Amino acid sequence: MQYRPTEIEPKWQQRWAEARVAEIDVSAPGDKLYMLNMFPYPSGDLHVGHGRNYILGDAVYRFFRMRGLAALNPMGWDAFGLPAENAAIKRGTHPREWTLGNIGRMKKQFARWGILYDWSKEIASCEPEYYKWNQWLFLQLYKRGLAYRGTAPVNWCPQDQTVLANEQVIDGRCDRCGATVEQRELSQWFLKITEYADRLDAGLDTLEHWPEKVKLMQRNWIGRSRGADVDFTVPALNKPIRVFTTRPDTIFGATFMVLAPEHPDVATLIAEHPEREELEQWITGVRNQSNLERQEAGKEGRFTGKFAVNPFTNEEIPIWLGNFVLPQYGTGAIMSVPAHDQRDFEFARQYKLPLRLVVRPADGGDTPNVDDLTEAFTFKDETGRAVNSGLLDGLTVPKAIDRIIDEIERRGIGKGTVRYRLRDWLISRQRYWGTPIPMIYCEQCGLVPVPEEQLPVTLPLDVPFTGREGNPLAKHEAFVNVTCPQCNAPAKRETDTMDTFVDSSWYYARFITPRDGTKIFDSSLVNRWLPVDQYIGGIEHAILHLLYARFITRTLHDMGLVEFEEPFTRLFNQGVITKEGYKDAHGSWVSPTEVTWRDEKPYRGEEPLTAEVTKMSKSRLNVVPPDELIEKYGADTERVYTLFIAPPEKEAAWSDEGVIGAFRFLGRVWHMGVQLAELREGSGDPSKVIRKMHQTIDAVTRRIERFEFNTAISSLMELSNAIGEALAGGTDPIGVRQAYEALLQLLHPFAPHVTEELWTMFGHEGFVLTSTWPTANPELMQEDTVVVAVQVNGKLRGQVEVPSPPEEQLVMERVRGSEKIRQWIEGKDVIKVIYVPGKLVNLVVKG
RNA sequence: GCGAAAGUGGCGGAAUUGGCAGACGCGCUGGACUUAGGAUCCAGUGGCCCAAAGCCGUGUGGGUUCGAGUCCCACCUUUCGCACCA
Repeated sequence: MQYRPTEIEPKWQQRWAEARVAEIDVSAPGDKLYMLNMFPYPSGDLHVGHGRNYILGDAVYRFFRMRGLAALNPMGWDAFGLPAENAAIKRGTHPREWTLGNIGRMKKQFARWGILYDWSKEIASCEPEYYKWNQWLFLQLYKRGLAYRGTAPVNWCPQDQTVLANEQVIDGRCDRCGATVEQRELSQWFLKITEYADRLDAGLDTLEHWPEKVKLMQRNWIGRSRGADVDFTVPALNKPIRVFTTRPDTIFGATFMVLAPEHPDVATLIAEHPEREELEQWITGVRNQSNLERQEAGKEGRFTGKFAVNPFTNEEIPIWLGNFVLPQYGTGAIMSVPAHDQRDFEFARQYKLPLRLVVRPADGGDTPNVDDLTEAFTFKDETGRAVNSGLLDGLTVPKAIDRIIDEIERRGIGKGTVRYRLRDWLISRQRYWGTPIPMIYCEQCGLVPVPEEQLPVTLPLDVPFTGREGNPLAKHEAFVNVTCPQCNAPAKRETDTMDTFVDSSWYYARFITPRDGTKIFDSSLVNRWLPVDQYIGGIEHAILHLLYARFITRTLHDMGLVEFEEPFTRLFNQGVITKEGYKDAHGSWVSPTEVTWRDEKPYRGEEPLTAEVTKMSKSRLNVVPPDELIEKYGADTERVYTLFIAPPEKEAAWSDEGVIGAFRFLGRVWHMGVQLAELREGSGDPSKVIRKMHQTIDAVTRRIERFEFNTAISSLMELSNAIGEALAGGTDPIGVRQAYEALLQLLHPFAPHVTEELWTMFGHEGFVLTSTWPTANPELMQEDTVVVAVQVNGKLRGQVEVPSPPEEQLVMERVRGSEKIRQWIEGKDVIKVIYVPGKLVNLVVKG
């Protein structure tokens, strides 16, 4: 009987679905376990690279189930977003149709992979029954002052015709389409994530089971800095200018001040400037540049002609404008200490501004001459000591910081502060396919929230998609023109939609009561099932989704809706799957079907191509579609190979040849099963294979718990090899069968279909899935004999075999009796014997 | 520039607390069965050496130790993240 996966896999997929094996009653009592794969954007067809994420999750889920846990494993769709709208513009299909079509195809693909989700909990964020609660959440945030409309310089993507959050700008480019982002001053909707900066930062310390890397990335993104706000009086203004500095200890070295061109006092300061017009032109020019352009331009500045007074030296210091001072950070104004800050140093050298040294090496090392410096002389810690700084002289940097903050506060000219790099979350999008923001503009009443009982504000479906002239919603008369809920006067509806990251920032709570039309979720059930015990998804969400979700969870906590503050207890980020792709001279990707090989180099006709191993993706034309693979080898083979290929957190290179190894392995398991089901003969001692079975149960259990699927599978291959040897050696079939059935159970999370088939072949009722995970007997794992390695002066010189458990005396007797080892110690003094129980003996000899 | 992680055969990768480096798999070589093999099965496979014995071998150089892939110091390379955040 041949192993034909295509004949057995659909059958089991159907049986699991019919038995609704993954459906969980959340109100039933008992232990809970909530595991979750990040819900996907329904972009279309899934390839084997996507498969890694879901296959991994399913293996873990099946493992939990076999250990008797009522694990909840739901799935849904992050169904709003730009690609649907772009597809509509390009092909004329409605975003909704396009999205639902993709969802249908992806669901089928999940089924073909043998993945079990509780589909009774399915949600799609583009459905009114879901996004109604998005709008409701927005209104609660608005009520608490956490959602606001504000004018700020924002990132505008000219390609996608919308604004973007800071988190969505990568190297100055749109993370969706790659177009260079422009700065624009626009009025937009923001969520006040900055109000939670301290809690989001502090909370990272409680996330013991998150990858350090992700926590570090979030910490850097939040960018907490301790320092001080200090007022510098400005005679030309009738008020001081406040600066923020993390190095208040260097204030005696502050020889000038620099303001961002956007600073509110700039206009007054330059009002009387003799070259005001030229200066204003320069300011406008800088303001229109993006951060990236400013950096590329190098440091540029202009003197305002006015001065500020350094509160500690009482000197008048010039006030400059500088393109390197960021308006959004701190107060948009800095005190410049060119001797001890690299940026200030560069600026001072460029414009010939004075430097003053106020920190010297604490260890008494040489203090350089200010004029000889080639770079700023920075000291952040105890390595620096204040000098030329009046009351601070002689103090180390940390002590000087504390001392000067005391003094600043005593004099009432500022205070110690903590600042964050994090900025508020811009959630407006000038696009159609998203959750409408439930706000109304009334000429009489101003901004009016849509009353909760009128939710949802339904996204109209009858709009044209031209790809021109902005958001199509704005042209939908019936949507835009409303009456004011307060005064009944004609009013206009907000036409911006929400960033889809709002949808995904709380969906994990909705899975508990997905159909409840009366509330966002049931707090008591959510408090029972959440936080998510095991969250699985890509590292690309390290900041975006995971930070937003942590923020929204805290707001829900503060509203009294949930008891916890962190939504995900354990986080696992799987690595991407890579494959070779081919590029032509213009950098365009070339389909592998066009590639020919000569001298082991790729060509398209006569044109040489370059090969590059990159992330598997449609745009790089290097995807492996699962359909052919499943047709040829089966889903179980793809599953086993995907998990065997590399440690799951690592990047892994897909190899078409490698797949065959997994297929052969399952084929051998199959053939052994067929053989064993009939076998009656054999009388050999099965203790060896039974021992291997116990060792494997122990190893596989530990390895799955630690997400070491690649080595878990390799131990299963070892067990299968041992069973094969036992069969060939005429071992008693009862013992071999016992080991084989354990193999089927241990293999089930990885290869669910073939194990179910063989399980029934062995006469079992019910699924392997609902059987009990085997347990290892530590006593039966012990070997009868132990091979002890013998080293002489650390070099391996032989081995001795002794009965288990090994006794040192007997081991030494055997060592002395071994001719092979004797030659290395003959005529020498053994001065020391190091015995590592059961493993090795090392003889230290001399002479 | 700052921060983090990682360097092991032809390849993917193994190696509790320092204790027999290269598990498991791919590929390759030889063989079996075959009209045939891209199917399957068996054997071999880090390097030097015909082979054995032996020696060498985990990015480079040093150190600690009876013993180092693992610990310490310096360096090199690669990948990732942040990037004028005062």
